[in-house]
Amino acid sequence: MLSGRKYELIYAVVMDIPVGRVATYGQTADLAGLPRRARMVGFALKQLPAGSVVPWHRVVNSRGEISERRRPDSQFEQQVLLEDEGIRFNRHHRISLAKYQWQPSGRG
DNA sequence: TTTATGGCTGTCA
DNA sequence: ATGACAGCCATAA
Repeated sequence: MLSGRKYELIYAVVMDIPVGRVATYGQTADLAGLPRRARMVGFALKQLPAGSVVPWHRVVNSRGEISERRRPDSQFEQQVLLEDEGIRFNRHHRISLAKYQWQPSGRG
C-alpha cells in the first residue's frame, strides 16, 4: 500500500474523541467530511497498527455495541478499554449512546 | 475487468 | 425486539 494517507482525516477525528466518550462509525465519517462512509471508518481503524495513538476503541456502531469483526480478539479488548475509561455496559454488551456519545458541537 | 467481503447504517416488514 | 435489503466504496483475488 502507498499509505493510509487518505485516512488521516478519519484518524484525526477519532483522536478528538474525549476520554470516556464514544462516537459511532457514521458520526466519525461525517465529521471527517465523508458522509455515508461508515465502513471506511471501520476499515481505517482496522488498518491501525498495534500500539497506535489513535483511540480506535472509542468508536462503536450506531446501536451502541461493539461490532463483530473477522478476528474477535480486539473485540474484548475494546470493551475493557472502554470500561477502563468509566463507560458501563449493560447486560446486552451495549452502552447508552445518549449518555456517552461525543457531542463535538455541544457539551463535550 | 468482475465478484466478494467488510470493525456500517437507515429503512421496511 | 429481529431479519432482510439496499446504499456506500476500499481492498483483495
